[in-house]
Amino acid sequence: MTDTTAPTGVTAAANPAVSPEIRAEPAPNGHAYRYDPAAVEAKWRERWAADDLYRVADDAPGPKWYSLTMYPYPSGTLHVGHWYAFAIPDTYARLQAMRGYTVLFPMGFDAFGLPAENAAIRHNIHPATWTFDNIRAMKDQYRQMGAMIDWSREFATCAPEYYRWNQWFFLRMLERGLAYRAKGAVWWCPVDQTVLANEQVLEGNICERCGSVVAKRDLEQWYFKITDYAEELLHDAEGLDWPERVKTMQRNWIGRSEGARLRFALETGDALEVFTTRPDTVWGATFMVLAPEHPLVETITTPEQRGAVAAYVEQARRQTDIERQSTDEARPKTGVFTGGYAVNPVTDERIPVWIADYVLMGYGTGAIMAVPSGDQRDIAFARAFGLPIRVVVQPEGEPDLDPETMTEAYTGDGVLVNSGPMTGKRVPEAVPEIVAWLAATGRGEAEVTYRLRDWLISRQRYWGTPIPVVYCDGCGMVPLPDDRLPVELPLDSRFTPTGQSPLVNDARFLHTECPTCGGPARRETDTMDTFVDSSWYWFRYTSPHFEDGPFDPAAVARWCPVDLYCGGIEHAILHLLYARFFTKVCRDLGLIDHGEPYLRLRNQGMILAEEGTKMSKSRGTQVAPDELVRRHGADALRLHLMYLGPWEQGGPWNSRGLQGMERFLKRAWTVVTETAAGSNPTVGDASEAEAAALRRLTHKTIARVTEDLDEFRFNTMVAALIEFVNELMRLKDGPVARTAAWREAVETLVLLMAPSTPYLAEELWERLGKPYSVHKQAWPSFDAALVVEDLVEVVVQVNGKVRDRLALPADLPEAEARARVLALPRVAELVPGEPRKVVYVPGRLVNVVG
RNA sequence: GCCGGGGUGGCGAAACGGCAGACGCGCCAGCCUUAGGAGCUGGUGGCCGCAAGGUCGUGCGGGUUCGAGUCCCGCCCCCGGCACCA
Repeated sequence: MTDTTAPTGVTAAANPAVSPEIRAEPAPNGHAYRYDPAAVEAKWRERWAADDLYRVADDAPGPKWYSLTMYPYPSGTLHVGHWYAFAIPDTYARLQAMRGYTVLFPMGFDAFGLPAENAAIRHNIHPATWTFDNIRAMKDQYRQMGAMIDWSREFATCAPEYYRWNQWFFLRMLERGLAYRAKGAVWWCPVDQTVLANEQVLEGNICERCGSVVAKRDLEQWYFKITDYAEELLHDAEGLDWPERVKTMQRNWIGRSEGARLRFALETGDALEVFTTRPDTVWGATFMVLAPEHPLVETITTPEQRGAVAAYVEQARRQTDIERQSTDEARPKTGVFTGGYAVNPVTDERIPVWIADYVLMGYGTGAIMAVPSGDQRDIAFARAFGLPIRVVVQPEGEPDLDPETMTEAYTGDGVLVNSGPMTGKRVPEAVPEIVAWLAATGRGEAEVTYRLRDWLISRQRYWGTPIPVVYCDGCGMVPLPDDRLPVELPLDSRFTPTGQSPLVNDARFLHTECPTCGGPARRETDTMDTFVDSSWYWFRYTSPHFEDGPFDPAAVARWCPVDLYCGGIEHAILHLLYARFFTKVCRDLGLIDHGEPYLRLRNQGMILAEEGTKMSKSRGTQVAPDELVRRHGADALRLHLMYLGPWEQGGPWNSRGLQGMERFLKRAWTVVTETAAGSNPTVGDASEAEAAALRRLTHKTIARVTEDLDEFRFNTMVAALIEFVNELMRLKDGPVARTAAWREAVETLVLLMAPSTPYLAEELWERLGKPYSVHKQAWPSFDAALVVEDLVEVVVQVNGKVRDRLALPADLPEAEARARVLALPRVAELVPGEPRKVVYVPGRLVNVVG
């Protein structure tokens, strides 16, 4: 691991009540000293590092709070989007720390992946060099942010000390039958000699890299059997405090579907199994459709149809999934008759078997019974190819469906017709009866199917975790024993622009011995999907240097599950589902005792470029934080990002607003430093009423800031702070500035600012003569009695329109309020007689209806 | 097509069914200054009015209510996600 954390000690900053470098610059307007963010931030950055202020011990007292933010890919430099994702959760983590939690707020790097390899090819630099250089640069940038990261827990996933545990997990999965090898159709580029991801295949099946035409190939790939956990993943999501839309996306992705598996006999003698959610419509099944890749296509196709079928299969293979699954109405149904027939198990009719690309091999059994009258896709297909249509469900209270003329399938409830013994029954009762009957006669059984597929984890790439198996001529595929881990990536592999993984040509990597027989063996050259890395990384932060397993179970028991997970919505499905899957596997391995990794999830929106488009490195629309920090300070930038709008919403960057935040910080500086200097001139004595009003404002502000932070409303939290400071500005030269209430107000202000502007708050806290560090202080609590006003300005409406205002005690009884309002000249003028009605909302308004 | 989230000043945005536009940006005026891309004070939705005040105003059309940006019904538009899943 590359930890370059702590700069050397700062001796001069022992207790600089007023540090000389800041004092040297008196403001020209006569105010004490000008706020100089660069000096303040440099001073405290060094001090915090020297004191290791953010180091979290496993045995620290107090309840734990694990605040996790999705770790970044080390792409080279940070942009303001990284700040948005990290500095704002940092504010919340700081709040929790001040509330007395022991907060774990770690940071690492998602360091495997394709960009490093591409950089290697383009710039002739090794992926490891490129990655670690980037990490070093990005860590410096993260330090500027002032985040309370415990850097002692940092790691990069591309380090063997980390990825060896990916391999360890892989072996455990293999032992439990959760990892397996299978053939799968994947895009293959014949020129680059590699598999391509779906996103790398351009329109027209063109390889993104070399421009050649690519096709699907059946290749042996490694999979993790996430489908074993489909039901549990679906079920356990309900109890999580996650955004509803993320849960919905996961639910849809898992796609649970209840129905039945039915067996149809083929004339070849094989049985053809189908899955259907409507077993009640089986009397209406007039043909069958297989996916072009279905294994029975080969045997069922008659010699006369062989040519047409082969051509169709080849054409289907060339299409991208997007094209093939498009629901575009304009796209006509295509398909070919195989020449073969099946027998409908309830009608004993001979029905034709077709192949068509609207049936997908990856779902259900890859074959369907087609019921044109009850399924829109089937009726479109039947109409296109002149296949028979039979109505088996009649809607109730509507004219009968006519199989000759209908063009829309009827999918609703109704009464079964033309359905043998089931005729006359209603759909809801018929379904379970039919399933029971089919099961009793051996023709099918109830089944639940999921849309979720197993997770394809192999990649033909270099910069990833090597899959720890070897192939031996005698023993076949042999997993490596644990004590041979890690299988390290050779760092001297040669990169050539062929796109082929250097591992394939690395003789020293490739040739090894079989752990079972000692004979010659060949290593697996596939590496793992980088989502494997991120499927358990939060466990590693709890014990980053643990050597006897992926993590120390005791440390995980102390810190996990994660209390708050923050990150982009783009990971709503894959990463979050894989992480949940790994957690359940860890539980089943006995490593942990919980089954869900992240109790609470919050997603930030995306920061767009100023023009409202996505920030792009290539178009130069990325906004770099460095220059902004130099000019305005990290605190102002943090605040500005919070102030942009609701955090979940994101939005376009706006460089001008940053000045407003800087102005606010300067005013806060003025208010506090002038208090510290005791320079507030007084004009007469403060009345008790003034002091009480100030106390009320202080406590109201505590309430607002606390509540807003808890609700992740950072924008309105900042607004509350600004309003507070603006009011203090108005009061600071008056008599109330010499009262205890003032002192309370100013100290509270600094505490309330500590989570969002950690540098400035630390400096001001010191200038108030308070003990280091502000970040170790308790979060202020408010006096509920002070938050409610006793005298309230009540709105006086006449017929719903505001006509006057009146100061009334908040708890004034209705009769009195009514009398006071009706006595108002303005009201008497508008409602001369007795009002029809008076609505009184204590403490808010009185509405006189005339 | 289906499922979410939105539509409020010049801009970013606030608003337990109860003063629409808090707060910030920008803009205008004034003060301070040799100067300001510094600071301070005040103003800033449209229309009418010297003013007091009036009047209109939260995508469009209805409805509920003493009262609707907020609730209900029907549309329009924008942004995400899913997309022949049997």
